Amino acid sequence: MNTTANLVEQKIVLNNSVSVDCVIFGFDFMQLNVLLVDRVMYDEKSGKELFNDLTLTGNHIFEEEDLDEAAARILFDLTGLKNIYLEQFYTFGSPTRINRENDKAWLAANGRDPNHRIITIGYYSLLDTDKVTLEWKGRNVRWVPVSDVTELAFDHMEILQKALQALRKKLTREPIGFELLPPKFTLSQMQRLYEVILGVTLDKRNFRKKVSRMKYLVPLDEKQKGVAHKPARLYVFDRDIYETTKTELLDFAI
Amino acid sequence: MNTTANLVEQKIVLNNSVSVDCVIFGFDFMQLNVLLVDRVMYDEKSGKELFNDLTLTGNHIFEEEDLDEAAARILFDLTGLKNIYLEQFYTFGSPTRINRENDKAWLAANGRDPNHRIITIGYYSLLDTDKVTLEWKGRNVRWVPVSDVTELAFDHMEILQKALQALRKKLTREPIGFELLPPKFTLSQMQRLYEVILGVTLDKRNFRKKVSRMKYLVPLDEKQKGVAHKPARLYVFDRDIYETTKTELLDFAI
DNA sequence: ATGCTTAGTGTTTAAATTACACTTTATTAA
DNA sequence: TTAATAAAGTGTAATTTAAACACTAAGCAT
Repeated sequence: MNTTANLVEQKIVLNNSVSVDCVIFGFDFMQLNVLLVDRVMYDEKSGKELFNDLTLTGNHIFEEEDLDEAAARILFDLTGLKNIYLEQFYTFGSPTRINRENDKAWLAANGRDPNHRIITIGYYSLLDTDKVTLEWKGRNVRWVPVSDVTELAFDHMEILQKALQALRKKLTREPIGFELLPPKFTLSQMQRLYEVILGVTLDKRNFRKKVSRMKYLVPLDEKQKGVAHKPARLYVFDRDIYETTKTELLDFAI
Repeated sequence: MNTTANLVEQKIVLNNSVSVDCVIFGFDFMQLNVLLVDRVMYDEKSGKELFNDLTLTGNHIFEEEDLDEAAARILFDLTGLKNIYLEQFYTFGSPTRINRENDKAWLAANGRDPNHRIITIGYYSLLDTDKVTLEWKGRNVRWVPVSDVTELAFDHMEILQKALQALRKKLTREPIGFELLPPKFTLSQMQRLYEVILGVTLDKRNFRKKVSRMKYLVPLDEKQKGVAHKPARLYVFDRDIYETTKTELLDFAI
């Protein structure tokens, strides 16, 4: 009737530690950045700095809270912003997620069992870098260009990479790039955004030809100001037009 | 320094019930099917059947188990199959996920607190319907055409729909359809698969022209047997060729 | 007035997509 | 054996999209 799958004795875990982590992406017309938090640990006696790592930001979930709400709250706590684009992209739950000494020490120092597995639901959020007032809550928070991030605490490097992968995939299929731009932007800024995130170079004329077919990209009778060169025309992303003409999605895949 | 996000007192939950649910898709050359389990509940005294619903299949996670491993175990327990295509697609965690009477009664009868939120990590798996020996473990398990499923226990209908959505998206970008076909298949079977899952009709000649560009789709010197008409040529999906020529992905979006 | 810097524009060629209908081949039934 | 059946398999023309490529225009700084 039954050949058993797992002959090894295994304990079923009925309750797990669960958290929501946010990968907060911002674009500043030059680079794609990610918002990182300093995790500093000091020696109890000497007060000397033991290590200083960077982490993504995450938190546990409130009792009455949906996962999306938890992610939005974490984002708000860190940036003071609401109604920001958020997308759940992956859930991480390897039992060996936390295996580095710094991470274990930090958890222990914060009253948590470093050997207890934490399951983390990953969200990424997109916003214009300028929107964030840093030093919110006195936390040491900063924008780091994604291409400069080489090491993060816990398995956050893996989470960041997976987020980036999900973002790239989505960006080639849906018009979410506008979430990273201010309400009014130029086509060159938009092109730069695609180039930076997808890691490609695009031909200016072909790019403009392509986006000129997107009806939801509306040109304004308004130009860029304060630039030391020919000012560019400004555009807005019209969500209503997009919602009603969704069929004609455009593909930015190269 | 800080305007508080949540003025309402909320309790942070440090430990959540977590499970992994599998949406098991199978294709039988005609329809896309999903493997469902009967959830029958009897009255304790009279023994009369109180309700008989269908559910997806899920389970808790072992202590030393990665999420993917838990999904694979659940799939194995239900089907007796290993090394099956599995894809994590979404995590569900609304605090009001369980709100129907049947669901609460069933949880209570199984020694679980019906008011305790369960966070569920959703996976979908793809396999050839014929691979499954039903009645494995004596469970009442059956294939149901996806288009016939209108109601499921818990929020499993929502989970199924999200899985289907994820499958469609992936199918238009990556050659995962082969996971639903036997090793040798005909082009008509393959076309039917795309038509059924994506809900479109495709032109036979154009379809063949398109797939003839996929080098990883290898024609055999072998024909279909036991059909009452001209037998079709058989093809195989060559994973090695695919892995080495990944760049030229083809798009089945209409 | 000149130089600097980015904005903005068109054409040609190649490739992909779409629409569309008849012949072939094995099996089955007469 | 012959005819009916049922799906397999094949090509072309018209349209659309993609790719490659270089100069002029506009505003600011000096």
